[in-house]
Amino acid sequence: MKEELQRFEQFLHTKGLRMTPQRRIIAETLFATHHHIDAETLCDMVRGRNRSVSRATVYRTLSLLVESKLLDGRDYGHGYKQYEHVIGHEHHDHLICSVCGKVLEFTNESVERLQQEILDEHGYAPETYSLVIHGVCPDCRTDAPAGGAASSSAH
Amino acid sequence: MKEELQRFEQFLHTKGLRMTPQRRIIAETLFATHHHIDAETLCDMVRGRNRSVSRATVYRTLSLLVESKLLDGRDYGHGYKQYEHVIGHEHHDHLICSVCGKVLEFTNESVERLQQEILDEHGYAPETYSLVIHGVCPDCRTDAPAGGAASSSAH
DNA sequence: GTCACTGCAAAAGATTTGCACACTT
DNA sequence: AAGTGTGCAAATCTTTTGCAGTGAC
Repeated sequence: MKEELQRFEQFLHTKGLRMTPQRRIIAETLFATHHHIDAETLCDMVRGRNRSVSRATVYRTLSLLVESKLLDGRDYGHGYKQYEHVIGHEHHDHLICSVCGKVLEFTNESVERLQQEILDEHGYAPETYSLVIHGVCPDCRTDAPAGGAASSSAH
Repeated sequence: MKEELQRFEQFLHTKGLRMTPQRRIIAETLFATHHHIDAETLCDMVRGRNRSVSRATVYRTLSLLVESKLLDGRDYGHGYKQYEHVIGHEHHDHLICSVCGKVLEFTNESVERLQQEILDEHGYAPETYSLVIHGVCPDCRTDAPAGGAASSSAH
């Protein structure tokens, strides 16, 4: 997270912007959280540390972090964006339950390769690519109660 | 589209709801459109045919259609949902340009297989699954100006 | 002094909801 | 009559923006 902060500071510097206390608190809070987090929750956490940080600044800083490519924000279908930082996290993909909305991260080498192939095939640069699969998780399934591979890591 | 309308009517019937003129117009318009479409655009199209259909009804009907699984709505990062109908469309995936936001549909057999594997592996039912890849499209790339596979269907 | 940064409150944009009236059965 | 459906306008929710004051260089 030290690295992320430094990169952020560098990014700001490059753009002639400053690392302010507010921006630092927001970035620190974000980089210390290893889950998906939404702006509102982040806001609460940040304001728990320093009451004088406004919602507007949180949103503004989130934009900067996304722009700096240190953060990735996406709406997984809940009606608001969820953010996660990129560095220090192995690239992973998302499996989202259509019923309960739960977001499961997973890694799969074949997918990595395939994504690259597809991007190449269409002439796309792989910048910030990601993969999202929607399905119904074992807990929410009412049909065949999962084949057997499910029981192991099924939360 | 006849089939879709019938299924929708059946769905409504099952839930003790009615197929009203408004719902029919909305569904017809939707099923006749083979692109992604957002609520606002749909609204305009529908109101072009029948001025007395309100925005509220469009949204309410969209919810019903999604609930009936005839329609799929997702936010591809533009801040509003885009809808597409499911039946009669070969399953395809989405490649979204991080810069211009353009949504490109593509089909890839390996992906189909892999998605299934991943779903199985985690015990997820494949209901309404889909795959979304983010990258920078040939038109927006400023680095290597695309290998060559891009020029054909670009734009 | 100049220019970036902030909080506040208002605004914006997409979607939902309360309500009274209309239509179906 | 009972219950669903609708339009309208107001409300909601997330995110953005205008503005006036604050602070760094």
